[in-house]
Amino acid sequence: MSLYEQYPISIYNSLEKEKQVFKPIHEGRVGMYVCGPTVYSDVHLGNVRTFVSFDIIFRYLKFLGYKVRYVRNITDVGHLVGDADEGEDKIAKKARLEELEPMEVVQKYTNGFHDVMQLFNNIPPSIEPTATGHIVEQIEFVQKIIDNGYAYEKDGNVYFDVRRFGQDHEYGELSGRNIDEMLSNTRALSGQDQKNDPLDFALWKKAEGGHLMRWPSPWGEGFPGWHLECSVMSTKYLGETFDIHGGGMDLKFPHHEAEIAQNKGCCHKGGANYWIHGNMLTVNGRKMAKSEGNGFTPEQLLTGDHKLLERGYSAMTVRFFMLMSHYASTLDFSNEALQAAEKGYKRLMASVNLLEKLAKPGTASIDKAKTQELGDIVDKAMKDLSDDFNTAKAIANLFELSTKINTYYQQPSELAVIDPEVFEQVIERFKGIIFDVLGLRNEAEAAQDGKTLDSVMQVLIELRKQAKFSKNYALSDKIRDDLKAAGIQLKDEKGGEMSYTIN
RNA sequence: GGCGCUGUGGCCGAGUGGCUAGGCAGAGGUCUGCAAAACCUUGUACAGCGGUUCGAAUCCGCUCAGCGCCUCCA
Repeated sequence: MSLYEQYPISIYNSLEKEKQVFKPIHEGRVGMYVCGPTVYSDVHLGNVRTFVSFDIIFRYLKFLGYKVRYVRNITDVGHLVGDADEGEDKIAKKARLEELEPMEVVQKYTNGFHDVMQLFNNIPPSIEPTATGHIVEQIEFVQKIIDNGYAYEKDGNVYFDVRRFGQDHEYGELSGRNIDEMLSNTRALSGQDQKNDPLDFALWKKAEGGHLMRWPSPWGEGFPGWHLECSVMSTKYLGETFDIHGGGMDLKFPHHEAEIAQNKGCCHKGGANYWIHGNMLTVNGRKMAKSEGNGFTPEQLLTGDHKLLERGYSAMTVRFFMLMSHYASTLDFSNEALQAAEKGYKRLMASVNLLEKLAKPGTASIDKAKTQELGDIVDKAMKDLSDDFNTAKAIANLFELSTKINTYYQQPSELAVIDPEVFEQVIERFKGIIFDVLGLRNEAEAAQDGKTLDSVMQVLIELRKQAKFSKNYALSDKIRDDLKAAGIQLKDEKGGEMSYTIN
């Protein structure tokens, strides 16, 4: 029996607005599309949260044994800064400001995005397609929508005909909107607007004189509309119908709604079966956003060089902080919360490091109840993860396990009564969840890599032992205190042994 | 105005109609030469008001407060 059968996943499907048992289209395989970033500026922590959320989903699906194709796009055609029919392309604007070619801007921030993803230990997607790399496909897609009668061309622009579409399909099912209500709420734009209807959105835009990013099309030189690439690339790489589509909550409308309409307008199918929306990272209850000026870059996060940051935090601390809440809840950023997460993360890692120092289990007669209890904890953590990827709940169980491990270390008699086989499985799963699913890295261990440092530490430990033995506490304390000042914590253990951790 | 979400103990943050979330901080204890760490114990929590129910923080209604989307946004 595969793990995914043992721990069936349920997902809160934004489209149906209910939690549903996840059933992939093809047994054992999952296709997932996630809306990626527009690469015209540095990503901030809020952006990172969404990608961490989907990284967990990707990792967990794989952990359960699914073969996953994870597609996450790079939006490298700038959406317009101004309203629907005017304004400069964001990337072009940035290019002008930084005196770069648009594609230099794209490359720069794509690289930056990748660095950040790596910093937070996100696994790269299986395919990372760009909008500019799929102009031909996008043109074909638009043509199909026109052929189906759901779009019209006007002076080099092509618009999606929402009203016409609404006659045959439901429009607004994802975001809970309906066409008539929306219309009554839409402020009529001035006569410059070429759309037949304010609700219509652009599939293809005519490139005006100075527009830098432009491609030839049946409707003249132009560039693709804002929502098109996701429909096109998800269809190309995952098919007309696929399993999961994800993105940030703020993309629900109009982006995802338009995407569904485009998919149906082209292929008569709505794309994904399950829609997953990650919630926002907030600061003092407000969405972290560039326009709010309350975002910061990863470098600032690490160094603490930002007015919101009391000090720096490691990437894994931040990742752990994010995982301590559910992806669909808003998460409020604060220094206090981050510091709490940091301690929690270190606590968890400390118990992981303790594993190799543990005595052998099963050296006394086996206590079935205690063995069972241990096994149940890790089993619960798996069920938590299968319950809409509830990392917060799973981590609570990991802490339970952490306490157990610490106890086993201090009281080997507790470990002696545990069935070795079960113990082995529990530990393997415990580590699997921490490193493979949650994608945490053992930062202290990495810092400890140097063998030289370890030998030096052994010398110091030996000195301190001798000082203690001769009751020269002034010296033994000095060794400990000076090391602490240098960022290394010495710990006296039972039986006179000592260990150290690097902070 | 429309659509949707949230309000949990000092802080962060899960949550199911009846059974301990968890982390951080605090208090007491064990251990220790002293620490640190760890372990054990400890907290009148569920915005307010009604209603449904044998029983609700969990379901329904109203009120209050806050947030998101409706323009690009993870």
